[in-house]
Amino acid sequence: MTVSDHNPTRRRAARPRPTIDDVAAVAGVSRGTVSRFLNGGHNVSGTAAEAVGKAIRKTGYVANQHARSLVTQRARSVAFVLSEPQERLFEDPNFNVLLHSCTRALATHDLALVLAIAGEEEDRRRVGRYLTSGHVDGALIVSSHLGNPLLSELVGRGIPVVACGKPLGHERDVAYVAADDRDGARQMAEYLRSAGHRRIGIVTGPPDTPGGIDRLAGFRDVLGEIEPALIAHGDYTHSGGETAMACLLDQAPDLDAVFVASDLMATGAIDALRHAGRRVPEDVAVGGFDDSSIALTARPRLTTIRQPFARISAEMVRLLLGQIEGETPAAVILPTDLVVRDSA
Amino acid sequence: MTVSDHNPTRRRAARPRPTIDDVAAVAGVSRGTVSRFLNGGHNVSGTAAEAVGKAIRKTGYVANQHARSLVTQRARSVAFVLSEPQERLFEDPNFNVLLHSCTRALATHDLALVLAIAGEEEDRRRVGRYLTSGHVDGALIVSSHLGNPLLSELVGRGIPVVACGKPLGHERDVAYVAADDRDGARQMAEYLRSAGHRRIGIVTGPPDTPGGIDRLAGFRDVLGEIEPALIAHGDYTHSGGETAMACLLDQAPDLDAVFVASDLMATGAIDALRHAGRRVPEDVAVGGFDDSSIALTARPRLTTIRQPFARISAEMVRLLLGQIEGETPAAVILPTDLVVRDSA
DNA sequence: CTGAAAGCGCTTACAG
DNA sequence: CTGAAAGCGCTTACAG
Repeated sequence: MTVSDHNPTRRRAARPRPTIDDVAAVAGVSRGTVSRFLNGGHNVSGTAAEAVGKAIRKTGYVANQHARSLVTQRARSVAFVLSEPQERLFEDPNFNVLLHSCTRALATHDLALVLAIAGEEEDRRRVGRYLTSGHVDGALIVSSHLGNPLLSELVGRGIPVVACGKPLGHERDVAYVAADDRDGARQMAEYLRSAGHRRIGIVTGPPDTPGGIDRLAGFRDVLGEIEPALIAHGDYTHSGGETAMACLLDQAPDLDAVFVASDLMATGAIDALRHAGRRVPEDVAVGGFDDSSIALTARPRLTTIRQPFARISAEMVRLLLGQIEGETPAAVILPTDLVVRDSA
Repeated sequence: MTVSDHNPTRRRAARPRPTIDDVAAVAGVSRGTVSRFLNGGHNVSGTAAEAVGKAIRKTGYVANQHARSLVTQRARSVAFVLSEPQERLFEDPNFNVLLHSCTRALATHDLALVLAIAGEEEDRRRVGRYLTSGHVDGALIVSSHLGNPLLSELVGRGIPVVACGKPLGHERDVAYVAADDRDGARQMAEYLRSAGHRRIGIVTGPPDTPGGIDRLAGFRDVLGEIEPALIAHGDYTHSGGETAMACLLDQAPDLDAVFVASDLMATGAIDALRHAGRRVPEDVAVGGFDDSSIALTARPRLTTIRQPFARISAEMVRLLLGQIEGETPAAVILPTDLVVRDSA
């Protein structure tokens, strides 16, 4: 550990960072010229540019983003807001991919991502304050449950926002990008039926989320009205899937396939089936949804519906940048793919 | 969708945010007084405070963070830097917990977390530039591999940094907090031995990471010199664990237990064992490391060593804040716990 | 306790 | 192409 001579618990103060004036002095030009050089180099002569470039290297100059933001009124950063119940955040691998691919997509535009977690009431207020204080130019938000007050606040404040998944209750005033949940569910239902299954159950997502609603709707599109014994509701967690499957097994012991509305729940469902002595897929075929990382590590590997997360992220970022530039909100729906592996 | 009268793809410009001067005008005081009110309310009379509070509510004022940072030289935000190979980022549930608990720990201090991913060379340069431009007051970094140039750059620039896990090659100049890897491995080795196992193999982490080195060392502390056939190296991924286990089975078909240096690899090892027709734990006991979320969803549920992630995060944040205030770097080592479940 | 003023480090019309 | 100047929205000594 480096130890200062004067005070063993203090490190020597970092030498002050060079400013644009230092660079200007070294280069022998005005700070206006340095600034122009930094911002695209328009109206800067070759000689000046060269001198400035050299001076920047020599001084180790890096622009102070706060000073820049103060005048440009642009933060060059964007928030990624996770507004979901605690359990889901820690468990669901979907958030991982989404977060990572959003970070990458933003880096492409040289934008930083600040992560905000607003699971509970109190967080929401703090995050709301943060988002409205000019820290960021806009927000990407994942909040699947109906009636999130944070969303209303952001919209009210005029903060550019784009949601991941249909923002129930705000479909018309906030931009969003979503996979085609309904059609994805149709693909799975058709696949299961065409594989010869006749008693097909479903574990849905929560009925106040788009995935909970639309995936059930798509399932019905193909299979018609479902008898209640073949429907159980889950909460997108592993143990939720386990419980729902146990319930289904209880109500309809003769089912030969089940469509589970998320991969994580599907792994829970498989555990419940195994616990009940049913083999997957021999006795009961299991279809998931998401194609998250868990689909590959689960045993048997999951047959599932792929959500194009990388593309979703890219579209979210595109939409957000558009709104920051003044465009009105829009919705983008992306197609899904059936991925056949071992569980069905 | 809201549509402007004049240009269908543009939304009306948001009305400008109120500034501190607007508040001062409404409250009938100077902006100095408003500022003092905002910063703790020292030297502000009761009457003034009341008028200002009312004015803030009336105008909906929120301080502009950039202006504030420009003068205070404090960003009030911290970077969380993930500098790991791509595969690990998407798969390993440890990062999840760590990221979430760091976000929470920072929120406690009203600090924002900006997520930076620097997997490859190019990212590192971008992230390096970002971190040194005053955007953040410091960085929490997870980068387990030896010789990460980003770490050297940050240290060189005098940016406060604290690493998660021992920063190989920088143990003496960067602060870090780590679980006691070596002792954790000892706990597991002792447990396996006391359970009666006699041929105990190990799947290590990469030999250029602290977990790769210290967990093997702890294993040896208990079991003495290990014959080479009982050692295989993994890369902390699921498939890495699978491959390493297959290799172990090949070299030492008679082993009756294995310590796998991460839970994710342990799930891969279990798959390899199952594939080879061995039952877990009856034929081969499997011990993991981390107690990540996957330990509970894996079948059988993993017997593992718990890393105290919440505490690790809290300590990281504490150390970082200390450094921002001028303290010299320090190292914190936290104890681990054996968690016995079904796999061993 | 309060206000007037300087200054944080930039960008961007405006003259030239 | 270039420099001098104003201004972004705050905080913080400094007088009073």
